[in-house]
Amino acid sequence: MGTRKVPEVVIRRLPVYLRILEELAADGVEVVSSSELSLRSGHSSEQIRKDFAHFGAFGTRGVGYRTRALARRLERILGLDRQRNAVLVGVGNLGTALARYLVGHPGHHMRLVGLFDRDPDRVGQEVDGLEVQSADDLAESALSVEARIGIVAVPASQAQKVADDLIAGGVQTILNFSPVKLRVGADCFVRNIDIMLELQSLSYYVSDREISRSGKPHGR
Amino acid sequence: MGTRKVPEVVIRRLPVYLRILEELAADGVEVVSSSELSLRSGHSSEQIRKDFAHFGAFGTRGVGYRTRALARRLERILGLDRQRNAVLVGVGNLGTALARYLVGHPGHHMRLVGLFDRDPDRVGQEVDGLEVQSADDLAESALSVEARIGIVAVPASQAQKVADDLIAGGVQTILNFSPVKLRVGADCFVRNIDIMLELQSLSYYVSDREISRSGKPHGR
DNA sequence: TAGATTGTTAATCGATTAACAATC
DNA sequence: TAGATTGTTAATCGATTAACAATC
Repeated sequence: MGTRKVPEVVIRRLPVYLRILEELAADGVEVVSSSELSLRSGHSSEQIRKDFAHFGAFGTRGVGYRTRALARRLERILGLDRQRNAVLVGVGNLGTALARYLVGHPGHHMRLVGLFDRDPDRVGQEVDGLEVQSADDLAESALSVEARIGIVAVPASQAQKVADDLIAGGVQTILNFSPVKLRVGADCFVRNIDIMLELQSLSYYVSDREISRSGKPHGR
Repeated sequence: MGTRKVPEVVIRRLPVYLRILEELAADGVEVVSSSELSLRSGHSSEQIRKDFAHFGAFGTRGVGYRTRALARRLERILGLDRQRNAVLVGVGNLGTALARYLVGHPGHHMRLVGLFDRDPDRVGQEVDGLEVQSADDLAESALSVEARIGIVAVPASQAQKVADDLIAGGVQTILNFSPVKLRVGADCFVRNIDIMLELQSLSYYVSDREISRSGKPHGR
């Protein structure tokens, strides 16, 4: 069958296109070409057409893509046509900021439905109207709110345990901000965001440093 | 000459290796093989050896790599043998969390030397001992502290202006948390972290949703 | 129709994996 | 020496880019 696995790099570009299409639609633009999308996204028009082609033919030759219709298609492909329920574990500095960000920026098809921390001092506190619950009940609570996405913002030492509990609670994908390689089964998808690693790798592109024996680094 | 450009994917893996090597060295482990590094990093041993080979021969055949020596080599390659000065612009929820995270986690060769916001109410406040400065003086201040790395945590509407000021202030690499494609010259390197896009793409890997015409999605 | 732009196939490029000679 | 593991070359794999026929 034509059921080929869509590469992750393609999936990661879809929300970029979706955002642009929603902006265009909000501005009253009804049709857009792949070259205009290229300008706005930074990806080549060929790549954009090929990305869409993974899921069928969405455009009209000689014309382009209908912004609103294509946005709806992408939403559906990404599973964002329904609200996605997410829970966040670890209400420290970063966790609190992420929670406020999610609550404060609606219209992205993501809904934060649970906030958890293991610190008794934090449990019961509110963050933008959401009460922090005890992480002791994480699995059951995640189950009860039907969360499918988990955000891990706890220290390294707790990350694996939290991931295990989230998965026990029915969570299928995890956005992991902890510097730990989570061990999960094949039915759970993990994406890591490690800010310190990002900064450290950026340091390579600073050009005032000494030249290593392989030659000077190149910027972009 | 052998001065080939090292692929970005390689550069992004180096800090992962560095972190593992530092942990091993701290635990008193003096030598490590590429297969052990593979276990801990999740990258294949062939890939690890090839990554190192971009910069020369660091190991001993039949033996492995000396943890401390290799860590120092990687530090040097990444430009982390000296402290890297970074400034952060936008002291909202996320910016404050990032600042606290950087100050609170020393030993990563990164030093936060400036905090900026355009909101007069925030200017003068302290975050973990660092005083928030006015973003009006961003370019001059970045110059004076010799910051080479800039962190952008402002709303979309201000992001481009902040990037321009940072670059005017000598910043060569930017970690951009705003949902904006920054326009920068070829001498500035930008990496984007867009949390909302990450979450939206994760939604694709949630498997309880309806099947699109290209077939059901595959987890990992 | 003529002009424009998609959808798709072919060519290219680059990264990963496999294999193995070098060598400690 | 024998066993182990690196460094490097070759093979494979996958993604991007180029080209163009299809068609609105």
